[in-house]
Amino acid sequence: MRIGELAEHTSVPTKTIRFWESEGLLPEPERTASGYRNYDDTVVDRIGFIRQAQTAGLTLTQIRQILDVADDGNPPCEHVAVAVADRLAEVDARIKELQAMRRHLRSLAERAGAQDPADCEGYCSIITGASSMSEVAAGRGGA
Amino acid sequence: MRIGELAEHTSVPTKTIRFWESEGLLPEPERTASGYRNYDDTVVDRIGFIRQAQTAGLTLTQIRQILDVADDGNPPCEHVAVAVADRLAEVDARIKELQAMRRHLRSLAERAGAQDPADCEGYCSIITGASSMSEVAAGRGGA
DNA sequence: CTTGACCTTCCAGTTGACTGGAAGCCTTAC
DNA sequence: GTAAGGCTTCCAGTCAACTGGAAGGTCAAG
Repeated sequence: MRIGELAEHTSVPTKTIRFWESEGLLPEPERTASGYRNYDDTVVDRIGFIRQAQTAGLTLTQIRQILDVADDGNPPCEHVAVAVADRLAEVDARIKELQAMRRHLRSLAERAGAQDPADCEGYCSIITGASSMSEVAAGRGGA
Repeated sequence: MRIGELAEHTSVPTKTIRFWESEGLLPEPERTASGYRNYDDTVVDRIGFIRQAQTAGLTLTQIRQILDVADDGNPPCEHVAVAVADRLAEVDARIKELQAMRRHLRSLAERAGAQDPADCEGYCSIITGASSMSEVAAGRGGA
């Protein structure tokens, strides 16, 4: 199978396939006499695995490590479990950050609704919170 | 005030101050005879505003637009309200994505706990879901 | 023999917000 | 006068995962 055909089967662009090869995620395939990459069918599953692992949010570095373990003949389950747990912790932390930011943005949006531009002081009272805080404070507990 | 002093007052590195200037977020300050930047006190507030807007998750591009409006003598509140609403929508979307990923990761983590490495098939059954699905399916509704 | 699709390599650019470093000038204290 | 530290500009690199494009080789059809 040539790279274009593989790309079509897997819906992964040829550019990306070559990139993954250069990053060590895909083994170097055989070449035809003229230098074209010539893939066997097994690489289709490997690419499917990479895509599924990406969907789970693993980085290419993590995926490469898992594949390296598997390529050494060991079951990579332990590595996978660690990567999944790591990623889960990252995602949880990121969600917390975003939720905090969301609360901040909601209070800014609320303040923006109550703000008369004529009262704007400095660069923008919505963000700096420099203006009529009594009105703003009234809404602080509600959101 | 020279740049080092300003950096200390604002806790923003000199590198970053010059970078913001190059990006149009800070006006070009006066220079001393020898070419040193010489800031007046107003830039301290401006930098504070930039940091607060960053905390709200606005990009430097959005912040620059807001500052441009303010520099033209108009209250930027409307721009700010739009930027805040845009960012809020982005954050909401990102949180949803991450929560979906989180659910996926949780199910992978659960599967990893139940997986005997000896049963591992292909690259990793935890991720591909290729192994003993009866056991996995039993836990699917619980998470 | 030519056209066009496909393949090759290699290098540069994308996004966002910096950050590091080199080479050299300025200021102040001793 | 000299040493330390601060300042200047400019260029390159960081992180992640590609993506675009140039320059050229290969293959099958007509």
